[in-house]
This record gives sequence, structure tokens and C-alpha cells, in this order.
Amino acid sequence: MDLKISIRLNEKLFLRDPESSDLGQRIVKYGIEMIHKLGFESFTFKKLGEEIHTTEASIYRYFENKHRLLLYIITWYWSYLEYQVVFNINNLTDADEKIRRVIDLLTHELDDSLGQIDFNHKALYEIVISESSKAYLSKEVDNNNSDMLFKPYKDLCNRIAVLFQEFNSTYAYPHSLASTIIEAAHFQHFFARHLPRLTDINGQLPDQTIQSFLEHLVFATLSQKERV
Amino acid sequence: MDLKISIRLNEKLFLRDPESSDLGQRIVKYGIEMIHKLGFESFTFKKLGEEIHTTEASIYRYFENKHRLLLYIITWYWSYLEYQVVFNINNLTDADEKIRRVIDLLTHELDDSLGQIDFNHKALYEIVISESSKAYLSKEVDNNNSDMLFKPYKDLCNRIAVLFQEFNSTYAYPHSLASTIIEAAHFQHFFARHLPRLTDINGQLPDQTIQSFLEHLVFATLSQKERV
DNA sequence: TCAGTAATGATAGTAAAACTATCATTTAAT
DNA sequence: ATTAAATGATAGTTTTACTATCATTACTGA
Repeated sequence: MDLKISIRLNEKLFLRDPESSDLGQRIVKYGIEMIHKLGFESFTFKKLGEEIHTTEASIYRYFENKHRLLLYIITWYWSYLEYQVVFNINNLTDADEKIRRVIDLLTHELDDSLGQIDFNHKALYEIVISESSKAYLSKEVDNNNSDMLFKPYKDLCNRIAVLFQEFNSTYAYPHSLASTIIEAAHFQHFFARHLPRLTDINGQLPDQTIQSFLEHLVFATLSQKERV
Repeated sequence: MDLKISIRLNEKLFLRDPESSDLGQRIVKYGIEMIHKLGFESFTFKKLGEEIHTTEASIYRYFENKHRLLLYIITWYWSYLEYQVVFNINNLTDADEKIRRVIDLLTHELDDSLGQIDFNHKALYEIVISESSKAYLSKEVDNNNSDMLFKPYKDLCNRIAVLFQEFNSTYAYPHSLASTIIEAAHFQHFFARHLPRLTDINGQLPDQTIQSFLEHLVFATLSQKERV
């Protein structure tokens, strides 16, 4: 099997489609590497240009600024994750099972069994952990939102919320629970690595522990009989 | 009653203690206003200097850079919140009641019944919502952590974790649950305002809705009999 | 094959951000 | 009254975050 799944992203994310050229693809690929290595704040188009032997000006022809490049990368991740969710829960009948699969996907690095991805998975997942909230925690959030740039995140969130409703149709906060576990999956990883006292992960495998924590939390919450 | 509670913050947060002078206090007070107004990325010491009729150089005598000022502000918030938690659960015997009080504190703007705070509460709370994660989501997190700059956050988290253990001593993830609800309280507010589709808050009072969501989540999670 | 156009490279330049340094002046403390 | 500390005034540096211009290469299609 060698079909190429390409994710079509909102055109407002870029000035010139980076998928359309070799340079564009290098910008994204090595952009991921460098944001991962330097952190978003220290990352600049100048440095990226040097790395891939092009100029700052050329990169600006693809992305308005580095924040847009981050948004592009994170949006790609959300979209790909939604695709993985749909793909992975397909054929499962049990809502319980579907939710477990989703939590598994959320807490582990993207897997690329189909060989779609030609960049560093691990770096991408770590960018998601450390930088993804910066994609929306900005003063431009409302403008970006009007441009539908967060649609992939909302779609992912909604997809998960629907599963929660399937499991328990009376639960009142399916979307909030969905966004909470998406975010929690990321920052529990961050805390596990940098501020472990904010977690209960002591040396064990962080991925598994976070997965168990979230599974317990989600099923307890969805199973709770009306009480509050 | 007119006792002044002053929170002693880690000296590594600043170069000169801003509490110790009029200029220092203005830096913090109007720093909060301006970060709120402009957002952290667009905020600069130059602009703050103009606002309070001093110079960039003078502000640099207090804080190494704007990130340290943010850390100072957020750290102050965590410390004050821990103080509020201790103060508010004092004399409560029921773990259930204590947890409810904590969730109430987490989801609402700081209250200042004792008249301690001489700056804009609302602006501070909104900074916490929009900017607090930037305090630790940086490449300096490990160095900052060695300098104990996150101790107030850890103390707050631990304080809440202890209550969870009091409620259910067999629960395996009290710290992760604590950090999760602290963060969730903030970004559910952010989402409610900017990306409401990521929540189930539709026009109702966001604070109350988030409070109910978190209460349900916490008690369901802590009440769940061993199962997973 | 040749003209045209799209993409990139090379270079230069600007405005603002993020500092650092110096020295004069005001203020407060002994 | 003398001294030290804090602030103000000013100036300067490096880096970031862009924008502009023009030359070169590469591919396109008539």
C-alpha cells in the first residue's frame, strides 16, 4: 500500500503553499527541527535560513511570520490526529473501546504505520507538548479564529466529544472534557519532564501513566450518576 | 482589621525588590495593566517606561527581562492563591467541603476581602488565564526550576493534592489531578471567551459553568471505585 | 527554440526590541 | 553636611522582524 494522504490546510496559514515546492517542504521539515531544538522564542527565520541554505526573505515568501509557521505545524498535527482518530476507531463498535483508543493516541507520539510523514515525529510531538498552546494564546486569537485557523482543533475536539456522548448521552460537558484531556495529555508530559512534582509520575513510563490517569478520569467522569 | 499580608517571593525573581520602592511597585502594578492590555508578546519595557514616566534602563534595574516580570506576577498569584486556599479551608472539617472551596477559588477572580491588593484584580486574573503557561513553557524552565521559581506552584498543587488524598486515600494521581484542574480552570476560561466550541459554555456564566464542570469531574474521579 | 513568467538568491535597508553603559541629579540616611 | 543609593537622561549595540529591489535560474507552452 502506498497511497499518499495529504492534509489540506487552510490557505490563510501561509502565503505560498509549502507543500508545493522543495523549499517549502524544507522550511516545514527543518522548521520543526529548529523550533524543537531552540524553543519557539529563540527560533528565527534567519537561523532557519542559514540551516537550510536559503535566505530569510525566501522564507517570508511562504510564511508571514514565525507564529504562522507554528500555527501551520500545530494545525497539521491536529488534522493528522483527527484523521488517526477516525481511522483507529473505525470498525470499533464499543464506545468504551473507542475512547480508550483516542486516549492512547493522545498520550503517545504520532505513529506513522503508513509511512506518510517525512519529518521528525518525536520533535513534532515535543513541539506540540511545549509550544502548541502558544498557537492560540496570543492577541491575534480572535482574528485567527475568524479565519477558521482553529477549525482542525475544534473538529478534533468535537469528534472526541461525540464519543463521550455516545458513551453517556446525559453528560453535560463533553466538549470541555475533550479539550481538557487534549491539553492535559500535553502538559502532563511537559510537567513529567520538567516539573515532576506537579504529577504522580516517578520514573515510570510517562506515556503509560498519563494514559492510565486520563482513562480513569474520563470513565469515572462519564460513568458518574447524576449527583452534583 | 488592617493587617498587611505581604508575600515574600524568591529573590532570584528580581534584581531589586520591587516591593521596596515606589518605582518598583509602579512597575508591577502598571506592568500588570500593560501585559493585560497589549498581551505579553507586544509588551515591552520601553512602553511600560513611557506609561509610568520612567526609563527602560530603570526598569531593567528591577527585572532582568520581561519574562522575569511575568514570572514574578504569576508567582505572586500562585502564592496568594495558596494563601487563600489555606485561609478558606481553615475550620472546615469535611474534605468534600474543602475541595468545593478550592474549586471555587480556582474558577473565580481573586477576591480581596481583606483589601490587600493594590492593583487590578481582574487584569491579573486575565493575565493568569492567557499568559501563565508562558511562565514555564520556555527553554529556561529547568534553570528556573533549579532556582526554585516554581515552588509556589508546586506548593499550591501539593496543597490541593493533599485534600484529594484526604477525600480518597487510595487515589493514585492526586498531583496530576490537581495540576490538571488548575490548568483546566484557566484554559476553559480562555476557550469560553475565544474558542467557545471547545467548551460547553453557551452564554451562561462561564465561572459557574467551569466550576460545575470541575466539581463533577473531581468528585467523580475521586469517588470512582477501583475499576480501570 | 525562444520568450515569458514564476521561484529563488543575493543584497541591502529600516524600525523596533532587547538590552548595556555612563554620568548627572535627586533623595535618604548617618 | 557628607555620603551612598536610587533614579533620570542619554546614548549606544546587537538582534529581530521585517520589506524592497534586482539579478539569476528553471520551467512552461506557443
